[in-house]
Amino acid sequence: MDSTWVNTSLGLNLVPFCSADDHQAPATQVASHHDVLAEELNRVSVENKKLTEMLTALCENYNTLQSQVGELMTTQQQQNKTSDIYRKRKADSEDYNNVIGLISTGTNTDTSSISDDKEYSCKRLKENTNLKISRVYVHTDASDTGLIVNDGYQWRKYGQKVTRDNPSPRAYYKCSFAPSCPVKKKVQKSAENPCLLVATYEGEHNHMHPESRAEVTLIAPVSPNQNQQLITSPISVLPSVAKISPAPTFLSDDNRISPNSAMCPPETQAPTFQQFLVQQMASSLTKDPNFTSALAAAISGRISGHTMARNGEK
DNA sequence: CGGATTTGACCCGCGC
DNA sequence: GCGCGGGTCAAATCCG
Repeated sequence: MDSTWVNTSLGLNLVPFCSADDHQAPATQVASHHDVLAEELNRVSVENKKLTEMLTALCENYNTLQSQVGELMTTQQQQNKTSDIYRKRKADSEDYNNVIGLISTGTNTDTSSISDDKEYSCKRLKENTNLKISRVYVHTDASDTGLIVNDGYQWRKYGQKVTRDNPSPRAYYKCSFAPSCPVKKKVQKSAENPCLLVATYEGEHNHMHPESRAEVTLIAPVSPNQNQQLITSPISVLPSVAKISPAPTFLSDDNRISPNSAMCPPETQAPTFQQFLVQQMASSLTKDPNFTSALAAAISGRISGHTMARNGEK
């Protein structure tokens, strides 16, 4: 590979302004040098146009997702208005909203995907603010009644309850290393999407992962004083998962596919899946207000850097 | 036979 | 104080 070419992940080939010939160009070739500069300027303009188009596409994807989030939120609010069940536990709902604010991402306020966890006990958070809560969404077959999320750890089921706002029962698991390991797990199908299994983890494992094969990045609060924190929880995507759900997809709380979902079995790496993954990543990038400015700064810095270098040569 | 799962009973906190 | 609902316990049952 030619070291003078910079092949970016965006498919851009940024050709340095200074070619090897430039360094040896005599001062008498000012006219041809001017042509080269014009050519470089032209190419930079094309690159700039290309970048602008890419950014536009990214923003469009972002806006599409944002509108979908808005629709889901509107639906959720209507459901809450027509149901007075939640009013019975006003305090719980307020606490719940606080927790959702902690768990969900700063820009995504979608709570529809986790509304089935409204009864989530926030008292525990008050009692133990160091308790780490993380949540994993796993695609499963809607007809599959099993509440099994194979994350590589060994769990012992100690209870199952039917909750009031979800026809699907909730299963309670303790880590098989208990009582030395305090981690608990709750698994329940999403009320809105029966194809989605919601696994809520409480606490941290204090032992080695039995099968440390892969890691899934989760978004979870560490304490109520922190908005959110990226933590990595070892999630082993085992063949048994593929048996349970043909196309398991680990999602973070805002339903975005986790960065490490590339660890999923090969059958999930279909072109449509990859396309969706790219769209999600693009959406995540555009959510960062510093992204576009950083990108522009990087480009302008590169241009100015080369310009200064060239000026320095003269 | 031992470990895992099931399931009804019980506990506890909260709202009325 | 009572009822509701989530969470947990523990005896019964299942299964390899």
